Amino acid sequence: MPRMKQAVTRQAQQVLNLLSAENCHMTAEEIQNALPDVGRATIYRALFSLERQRQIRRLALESGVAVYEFSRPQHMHFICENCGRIEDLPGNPGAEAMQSLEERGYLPQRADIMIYGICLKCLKNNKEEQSNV
Amino acid sequence: MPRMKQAVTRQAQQVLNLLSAENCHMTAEEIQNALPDVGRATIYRALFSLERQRQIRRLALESGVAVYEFSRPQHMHFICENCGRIEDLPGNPGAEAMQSLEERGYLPQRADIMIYGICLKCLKNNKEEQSNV
DNA sequence: GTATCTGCAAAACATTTGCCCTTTG
DNA sequence: CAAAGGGCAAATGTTTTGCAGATAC
Repeated sequence: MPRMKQAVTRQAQQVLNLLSAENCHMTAEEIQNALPDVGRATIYRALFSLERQRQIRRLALESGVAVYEFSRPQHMHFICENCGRIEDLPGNPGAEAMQSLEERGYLPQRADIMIYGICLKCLKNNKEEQSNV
Repeated sequence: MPRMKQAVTRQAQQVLNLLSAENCHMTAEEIQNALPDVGRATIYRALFSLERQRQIRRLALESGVAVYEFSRPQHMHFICENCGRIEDLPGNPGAEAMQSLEERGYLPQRADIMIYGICLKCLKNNKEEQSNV
């Protein structure tokens, strides 16, 4: 009997389990470190397949690396330039722009909103360091 | 006499001249192809230096490559997933989010808004191709 | 059984670095 | 001439691919 193509392989499911944690954003390398028995190529193939199925989202950061997150209702991202941490922010200010594009005949599919800056925690740590001098 | 560090070198000026065209978004490779006498490393060093001076902006695309554009008042970007072309869009819907972050004690520095989809031209070409079948 | 999936290692790709030569004031 | 800038080629880091063997239906 011809074998059926699997929607989500065992390894892809492991990746999905990792990413499904709240506010989780991981690079391919971090995912591989968390799954030491899975080969690098398999990690990337699983990520590609899950992204195609829209189960996860790939975010290209300014630094050049990509991070992956579980698909959730559209939101924004705050990326701390000091510690590198990514925070999900509520809201979707791109929706209006997408609608206006649609009215002009375009086919907008998704919006990425990334805000770069310094996060609360890093600002606080900085302040403490300065007062210790 | 000790030599003064140049703000913008001749090669960096060539890069800047290229990018200053309206609605121009180029990858490092495209820039190098347009400046065949300039070495790759020099292109990247010029891009880095110009970005540090805020004369240009580096955009990280989903595909993993970076494109560069002349610094202009904040705007959004539409990226066509079919032809790869990038269009500048007026508007800055991230400003509100940045302000709210500031009120919460963050230090937001800049926002990137990218809308991915299919552009007018590609949709039109597609329609024509279909009617030719 | 046979198509799919896996892991490894090698390749591909964009970007950065080390080194030494060229340019400039 | 001394410091800065440039070009080349090698190194880096991430992602992709080719392939032979393992796996699942």
